[in-house]
Amino acid sequence: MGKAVENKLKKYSSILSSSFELFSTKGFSKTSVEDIVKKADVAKGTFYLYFKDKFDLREKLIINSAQKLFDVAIEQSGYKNKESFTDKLCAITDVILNEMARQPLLTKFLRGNISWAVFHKSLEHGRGQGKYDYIGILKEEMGKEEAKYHDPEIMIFMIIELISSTSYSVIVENDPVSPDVYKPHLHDCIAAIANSFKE
Amino acid sequence: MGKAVENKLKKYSSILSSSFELFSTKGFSKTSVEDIVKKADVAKGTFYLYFKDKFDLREKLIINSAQKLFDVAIEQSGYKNKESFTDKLCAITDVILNEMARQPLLTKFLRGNISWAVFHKSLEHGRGQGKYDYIGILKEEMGKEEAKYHDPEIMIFMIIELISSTSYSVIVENDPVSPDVYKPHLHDCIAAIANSFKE
Amino acid sequence: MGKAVENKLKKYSSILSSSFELFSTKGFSKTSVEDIVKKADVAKGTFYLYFKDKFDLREKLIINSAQKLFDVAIEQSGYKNKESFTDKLCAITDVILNEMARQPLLTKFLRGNISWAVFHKSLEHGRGQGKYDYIGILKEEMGKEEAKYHDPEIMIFMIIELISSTSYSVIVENDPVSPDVYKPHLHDCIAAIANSFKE
Amino acid sequence: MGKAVENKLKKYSSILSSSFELFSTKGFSKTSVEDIVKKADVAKGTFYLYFKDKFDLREKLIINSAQKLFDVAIEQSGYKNKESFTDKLCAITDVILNEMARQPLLTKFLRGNISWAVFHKSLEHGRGQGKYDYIGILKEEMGKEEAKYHDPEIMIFMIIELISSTSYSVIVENDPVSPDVYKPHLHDCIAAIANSFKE
DNA sequence: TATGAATGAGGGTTCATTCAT
DNA sequence: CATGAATGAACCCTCATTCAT
Repeated sequence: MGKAVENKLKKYSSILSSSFELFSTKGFSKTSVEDIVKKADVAKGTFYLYFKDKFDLREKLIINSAQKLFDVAIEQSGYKNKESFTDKLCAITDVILNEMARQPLLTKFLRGNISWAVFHKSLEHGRGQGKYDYIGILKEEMGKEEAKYHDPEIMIFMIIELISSTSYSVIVENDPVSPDVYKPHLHDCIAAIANSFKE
Repeated sequence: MGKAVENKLKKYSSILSSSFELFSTKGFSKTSVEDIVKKADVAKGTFYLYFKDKFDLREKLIINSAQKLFDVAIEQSGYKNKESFTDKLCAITDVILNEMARQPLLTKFLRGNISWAVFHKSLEHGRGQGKYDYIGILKEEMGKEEAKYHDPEIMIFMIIELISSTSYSVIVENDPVSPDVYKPHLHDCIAAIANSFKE
Repeated sequence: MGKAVENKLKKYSSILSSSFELFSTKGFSKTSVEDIVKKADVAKGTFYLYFKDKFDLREKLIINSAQKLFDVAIEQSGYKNKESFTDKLCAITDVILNEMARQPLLTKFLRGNISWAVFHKSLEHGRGQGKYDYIGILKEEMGKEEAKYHDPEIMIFMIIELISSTSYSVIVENDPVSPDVYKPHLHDCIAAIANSFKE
Repeated sequence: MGKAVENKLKKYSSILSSSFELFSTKGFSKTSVEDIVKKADVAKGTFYLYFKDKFDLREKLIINSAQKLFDVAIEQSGYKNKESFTDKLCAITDVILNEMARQPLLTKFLRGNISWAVFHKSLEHGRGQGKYDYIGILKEEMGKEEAKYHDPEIMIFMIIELISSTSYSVIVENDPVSPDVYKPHLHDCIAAIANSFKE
């Protein structure tokens, strides 16, 4: 890789990581481009070389973050070795919750900036840099079960919403309980929800 | 009531309803005080006669909205006539979901501006104008059941979060399904969750 | 005096004393009419019943304060019993300096709001409530001396300016020395200035 | 010098000179940033590129003005060729008074915005751009005299206050006399004050 | 006479974005 | 590619003043 290209990438990443931190801590609208470029140590004009505007940056950041989170979940959960679909789901959830607890900023950022719509989009295959077809994988695993599930789409929607909305409060605010106390409850509920979708 | 007092109340309400609509449609930070007073047809200074600043207004709006929503739910659900706690819960949920579907702006507003922390606060008894002790009522009803529930606090937290986060997507974006399609799923899930908390 | 008239006077005085304190501590332009009426415990409209505007109030306050200060100086200095004009001048100066030291707020107020022009005006006889013809008295005392003074007007101007400008720094800021250390120097200088005007 | 740097300096100076004129004529608090940038023909944002706020601008202006005034006095008075300290003092005073008479706005600005504290600070050596150690020079000249002075600090304080406070009235308001008539009186008084500090 | 709710122009300040270098 | 000075619209908020009661 040429030195110029390398340098270019460095600036791009610098803006990405700086803005991520700032959006997470101060919130999107309270973070100014000034703040971002100062932290990233690039000139103001450089910002607009890589991003159309602040909103463009945010969207790229969301997709980036969500995909990285799911990549880790897919790779580290060892879901393939689990018997039932419910167990697989719980294994994946576990990694996600752990990752979020490990990166409270990520949690804050996702909750504060995401809607199901964008989230959903970022999980779709073929969009940008996602390594896996996350939803496809889940559906495939469901199919392997003896018992069939109806409306898998809705089920995934509900589970993801439950995870993401409660995680925020639990991880960032420790309210109403701590993540460790919360985790088994989440497990149980996910299993309960999954079961309620069995035919 | 004196004419002055009456007029005063009218202005206050006008700001409240105008800002509610704007926050719901444009979002909090994209709504300027200028926008609000123009819509409310009052002078800019009048705004600051009734509210310390935009944040103060938002908080008052949240508490107000959440309480009105729950008041309706308590009053119209007829939960007292239901047998089981799960049924009561579903009855209440039904009204809430209906109300939210009837008032998409309310849904948008609550989702975009609320966190569990504020929400929780606004449900507490004794704070401001809330007619009922919502959480107290739920706990009381739980107590009447033969089967006992552990960690009712966490259970309520999870159910409320599930309702509020999924409702937003379903009502406002019709994604992944319409509210009518979604409702029975939500029922089932709430029952499932409640059951998983039975001792 | 009727009760109504009495009450009226009370409100007027209340505004006067409240604004004096506020102007002295916060400065004229940083004091709002709101501040004044709140401190004076009258309604906002009442303010405009007695004063044309904030500037009108200030002028009335200046004249009032300066005259009271000079009244005390005339009455308590015992200047009539002193031999020479210089001694009389010092006696009067003494009282003024003491008064200013006793009322730092007065000092602050006068310095921050006065110019020689207004000051001069407020010392002229016949304007409002001044008991004495201050400048007339000084000229008369000068005339009693054997040695004659030229340009008494200029002399008085210089002495008053010296007193008022240095007093502020010394009393309010204790800079460059304290009032007690400063007083003898002022005495000497006033005597020196007076002598330099002797024919 | 690059074109950019040159332009930058031009904007900065433009703000400085425009605000100086406005502060002098309308007073500090009645001058808005809007007024300043309009007169300086720069955008409002540009103002905040160079100054933290209006107060920052004022302080820079005061220090700048006072120092320029004293620089001229030091350089044009030819004080080194005078015999006695009193003569040197009068020579310097002369230049200052002439300068002030030549620049009534400067006089107005200094009187309306300065206190001994700030003034003193701006005369201290080492602060910013002052060419000379003004107070040091005066003290040094005092030391060359045969007759010694006590409390030189207080003496300088009194003389400067006398000059600045009376000059304002004389130059700006022509009250009680014109500058030309006033000058010899000021000379005499300064000499008299200086003498009264001789041991 | 006394009130205080209502006004709206104007205050200081921020900031996303542009463009000449 | 990279820069950062310059922009000016838009922001939130204050306040002297009015006027219906």
